[in-house]
Amino acid sequence: MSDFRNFSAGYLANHMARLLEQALAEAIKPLGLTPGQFPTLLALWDQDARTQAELVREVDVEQATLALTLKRMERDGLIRREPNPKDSRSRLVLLTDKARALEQPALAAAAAVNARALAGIDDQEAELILEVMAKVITTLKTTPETQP
Amino acid sequence: MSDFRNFSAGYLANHMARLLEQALAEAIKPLGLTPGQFPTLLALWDQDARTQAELVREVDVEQATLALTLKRMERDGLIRREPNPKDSRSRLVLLTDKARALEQPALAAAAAVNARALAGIDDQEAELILEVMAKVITTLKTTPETQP
DNA sequence: CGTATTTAGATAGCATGCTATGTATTAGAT
DNA sequence: ATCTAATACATAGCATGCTATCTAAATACG
Repeated sequence: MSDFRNFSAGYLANHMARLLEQALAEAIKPLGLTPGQFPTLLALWDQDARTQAELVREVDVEQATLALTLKRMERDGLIRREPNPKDSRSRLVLLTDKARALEQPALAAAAAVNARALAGIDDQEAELILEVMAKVITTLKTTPETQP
Repeated sequence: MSDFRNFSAGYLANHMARLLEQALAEAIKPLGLTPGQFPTLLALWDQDARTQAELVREVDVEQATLALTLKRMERDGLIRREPNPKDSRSRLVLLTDKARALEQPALAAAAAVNARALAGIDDQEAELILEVMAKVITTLKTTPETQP
C-alpha cells in the first residue's frame, strides 16, 4: 500500500474534489443544475449581461471550456444571449428568470454539501483549510513552473 | 463579486485540484504519463498482477472509469494483461518494463509539484491540511446523503 | 486609409470522470 | 445438475476540463 497517496497534496485534493463534486451533483440535481455550471452561475448571479471573455476571467477556466458550459446552459434554459452593442464579436450573457429563481436553493444546497464535508472538523481548522486552499491556488497561479 | 467562492470548500477544492492536475500534467508529460494514470500506477507499482476489480477498490474510481484508463495505459505501453487462471472473466494487469522504469522519475515529479503547491505554507499547516483533506474524504465516503 | 495584430468566440479532439447497460462467467440455492 | 444471482468487464453516452485551430471583428500602426 503506497502511502504516497496519503501524503500527496495533489492526490488528496483530486480525491476530495471528486467526492465534493459528486455530492454537489446529487444535491443540485433536483434543481436541474450540474456542478460545472456552478461557477458560472455564481458569477452571473452576482452580475449578468456580461461577455464570455469577462466571465472567463472571473471563473478561471479556459475560454473553450466556458464556451461549452454556456452552450449547455443555454440549452437548459439557464441563460440567453443578446448582441453586444459595443462589440459585435461578442454577445452579452443574461440569466433567465428560471436561473434567477434558483439562486437561493442552489446556494443552500452547496452550503449543505460543504457543511457535510466539514462535519467533524473544528471551526478553526475548517477556516484554516479554506485559507490554505486559497493560498495554494494563488501560489499555483502565480509561480512559474521551474524547469527540471 | 460573490465571496461564496472564497468560503466554499467545494469551490476551492475544485479550483485547487484543477491547478494541481494541470501542474502534474506538465511535470509528467516528458515521461509520457498523464494525471489520470497516476493513481493506477501507484497501485501497480506497489503490486501488480492484479485484476481490474482489485484496482477499482484501491483507486476508488468507478469501474467504467478504470476500464478506460487501463485501455489507454495499454495503448501507451504501460501495462499488459494476461488471463487470470483463477477466473476467466478477468485478466491480470501487469506493468511493462517501461512503466516500472518510470516509478522513480514520476514520483519525483509529483513530489516537486506538491512542494511547489505548498511553498510558502509552513510545515505544520501543510501537515494539517493533508490530514483535514483525508478526513473530508473519509467523511464524504462514509456519511450518507441526508434527504432535504 | 489600409494592412497587421489582437481579441472574442466557436469548434475539434482528447483525457478523465460519472451513470447506465450489456455480456460472459462464476457462485449459490434448490 | 440446473437455474438464479452475483461478479468482472466492456461499452455507450454525457459532463467537464484542456490544448490547438479557425473565423470574424475591432484595434493599432505606418
